[in-house]
Amino acid sequence: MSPPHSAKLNRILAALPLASYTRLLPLLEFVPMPAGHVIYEPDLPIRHLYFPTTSIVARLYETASGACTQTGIIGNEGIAGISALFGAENSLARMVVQSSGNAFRIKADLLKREFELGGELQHLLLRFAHALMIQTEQIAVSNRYHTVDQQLSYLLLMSLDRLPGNELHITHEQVGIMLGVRRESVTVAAQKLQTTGAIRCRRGHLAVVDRQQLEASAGENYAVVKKEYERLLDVYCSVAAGSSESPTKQFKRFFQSSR
Amino acid sequence: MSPPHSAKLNRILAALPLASYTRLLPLLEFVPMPAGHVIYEPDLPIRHLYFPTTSIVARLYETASGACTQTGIIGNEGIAGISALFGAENSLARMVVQSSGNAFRIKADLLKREFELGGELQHLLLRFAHALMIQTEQIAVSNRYHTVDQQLSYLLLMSLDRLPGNELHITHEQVGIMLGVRRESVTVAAQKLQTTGAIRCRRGHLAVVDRQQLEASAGENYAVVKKEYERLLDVYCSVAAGSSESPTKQFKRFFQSSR
DNA sequence: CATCCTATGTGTGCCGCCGAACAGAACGGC
DNA sequence: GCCGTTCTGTTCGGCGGCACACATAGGATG
Repeated sequence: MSPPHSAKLNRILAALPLASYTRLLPLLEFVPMPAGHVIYEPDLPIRHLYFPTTSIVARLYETASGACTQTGIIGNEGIAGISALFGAENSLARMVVQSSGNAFRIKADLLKREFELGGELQHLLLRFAHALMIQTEQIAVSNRYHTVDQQLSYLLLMSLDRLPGNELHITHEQVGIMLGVRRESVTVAAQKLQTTGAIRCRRGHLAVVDRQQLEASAGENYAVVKKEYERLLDVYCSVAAGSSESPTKQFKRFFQSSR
Repeated sequence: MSPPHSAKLNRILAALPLASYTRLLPLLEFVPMPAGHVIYEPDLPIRHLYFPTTSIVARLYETASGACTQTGIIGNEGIAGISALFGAENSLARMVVQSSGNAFRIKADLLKREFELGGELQHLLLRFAHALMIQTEQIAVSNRYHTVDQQLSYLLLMSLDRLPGNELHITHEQVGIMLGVRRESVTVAAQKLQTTGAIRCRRGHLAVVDRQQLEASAGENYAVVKKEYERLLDVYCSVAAGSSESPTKQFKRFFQSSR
C-alpha cells in the first residue's frame, strides 16, 4: 500500500501515466482539510484545485435567501474545482470539507496548462466530470421525488464509500444543511432507519449497521450513481494498466470491499 | 443574417475559427427535429451529437418508476450529447425535442476526434458543458425549494430565450412531464400567472405577455442561469472575434433583444 | 460534581402538492 | 354543423415537510 501521505491515495493521480505523474508531482502541495473548512466561496475565483486523498468535499449550492442543497460529493476518486478547467471565471458554488482528512492541491493555471496538453490526464478528468454530472442529475431527481429517509440513506452510503470504517462524524443539523431539509426532519428519518436496524446514532455520530437495508432504503437513487462510479474506476484502472504497473487495482478492491 | 439552413445558426459552430469550421462542415448532416422526437434513450449508445439551430432539446432524467424531471434545456447556444465526448459509453438520460425546428448532427466518433485536437472547439464545448452543469444544479435547487409557479416561469423564460416570438407551443400535460409535476398543478400555476397578467394561455399555447413579471416570479432561479449563459455568449463572441469576422455579434444582439 | 451548551426527540397547526374523479371547452375530421 | 378527442378548469381528502415551541439527554468544562 501507499504511505498515508502519498499522492497516489487519490485515484486520479494514481491512474496517471508515469510521465505526467512525475511532471505534476512537484506542483502538488499537501494540505490538511479540517471538517467545515470552506475551499471555494460563491463568486470568488478558483485559485487551487484539490485532489482529496482521505478527506471528503461537499459541493453546496446556495440561494440568495440562504437555502442550500448539496449537489455533489467528492472523495479520493475525484477532484474539486474542475469548473476552473472548463473556463469558469469564478466558483458558483460553495465547497466545504464534509469529512476531515488530507488533500493535494495545485494552482489552477498550472493544472489547466497540463490539462490542455490532452492525453490521459484530460481523459481522466473529463470522465470524472461526467460522473459528477450524473450525480448532480440524480440529486435533482431525488429532490423532487424522494423522501428524506431515502435521501439520508443516499448521503450515508455515498459518504461511507469514500471513508474507511462504517461511521460518520456528523450532526443531524449538518446533514439537514446538506440535504436542504430541517434538522427535525433528519431526526425523524434517522429514527426510522434506526428502528429498522439499518443505522445506529449517537450524539454527533451515525453508524451503518446493515448496509444492505440502507441500500434498499436508498433505492435506485444510489444504485445508478454507484454503477456510474464503478465504471469510472474501471476506466482509471485500465488507463493505469496501459501505462505502468497499476497500484490502482488495490484501491479498487478497497473501494469495493467497503460496500 | 445567415440563411435559414446555415450551420452558423448554431452559436458554437458560428464561433469556430474558419479552419475547424471548414473541417467540420462536410461532416455535418442537416436534420429536421419534429417535436416529441427522442434523440437519446437511456442505456443506448450516443451515435450522433446534435447542434440545434432552430429547435430546442430537453434533457429528461427518468426513474425506474417512470417519474421524470427535466435537468436541462439546450437550444442553438449548445450541443446535445456532450457526455459522449467525456467518455460515457451510453446516454443515461432521455433527450427529447421540446420545440420543433432543425439541427445539424455529426457522428460521435468524428466529433470526438476533432474535440481531442484541443483548440477552440474544445474550449467552446467545455465552456458550454460548464453552463449546462450550472443549469442542472439550479434545477436541483429549484426542485427542492421552489413552487410550481416559479418553475413554470423559469421553464417559459428558458424556452423563449431559445425561440423567436413570445409563444410556446406546448400543452399543460407536457409541461407537467418536464417539471415532474401533475398536469393539474401546471394548470393552477398557469392560472396564477395569467391573473397577474404575466402570460396568456390558449389550448396548446402559452404566450408571454409581461416578461418582467415573469422574471420576477421566477426569481433568482432564472437570473443565475441567465447570467451564466450571457457569459457563455461573451466567450463565443470573443473567440469568434479572435479568428475571423464575427457574425456572432448579431446573434448575441438577437438573443438579448428577445428578453 | 454541578453546570452549561449543544445535540436530539416530540407535538401542533399550516401549506403545497398529490391522487383521483369529473365537468366543461376548444379544436379537428367528417 | 356534428361528434369525438384532446386539452383545460375545479373539486376534495390525504400526506410530507415546514415553522415554531418545548422537553430531554450527552458531553465538555470548570
